[in-house]
Amino acid sequence: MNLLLDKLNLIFEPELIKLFEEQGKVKSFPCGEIITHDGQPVLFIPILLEGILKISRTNENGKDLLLYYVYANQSCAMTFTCCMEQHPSEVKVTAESDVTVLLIPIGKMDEWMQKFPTWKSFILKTFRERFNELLHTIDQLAFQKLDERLVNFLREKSKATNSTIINLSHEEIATEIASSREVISRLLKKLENESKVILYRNQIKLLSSF
DNA sequence: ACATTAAGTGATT
DNA sequence: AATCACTTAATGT
Repeated sequence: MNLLLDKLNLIFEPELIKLFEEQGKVKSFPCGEIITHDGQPVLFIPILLEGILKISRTNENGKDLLLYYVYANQSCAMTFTCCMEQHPSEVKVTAESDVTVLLIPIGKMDEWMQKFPTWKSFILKTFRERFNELLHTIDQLAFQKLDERLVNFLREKSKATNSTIINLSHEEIATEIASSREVISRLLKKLENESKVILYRNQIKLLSSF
């Protein structure tokens, strides 16, 4: 536990780290585990120590539209807004890889905001980053063509899994970027013809020219 | 060998 | 760009 918390030394003052150790809980989730369902109340502020979280929004048909990924030493801005007033979560959080998180009881949020400048700026920073990313997502939905969105999605997925092999079916990709399977298949076929990817069943290999 | 699921295709809106 | 109807290919039992 201490090893992991040591990394936070660069971000927070030692005094606050001590409080993390006393009041926080370190928890691990295996890859693929659903950490928070849509509509569930948020009881903790999670700070991601290791791994990657996927934040998605579930629509009426139970399909998950990808919102963004959360990487190590970041937190999820959505949960801040929820936990402050104890609203249920509006998003679904899934472990994209094996993850370790530091869970902070929600009651501490206000108190620490006033006591610790680093905590305050951490909170503000995650808001700022997420707000920017949200703007970016809106840009994509509003102005970008689907083929560009697909390329972006594959890039981000590749980054998140640290691999040029994407293990997803066309169907799964389609739901994550809110499109349909046939359209994704055709766009991927085009990318394959341009020698940017190689398609397999349930798997896509990104080539260097990608 | 057969059933199931993923992927490819053409036509229609 | 989405949906439908259908075919073909890959994979599991």
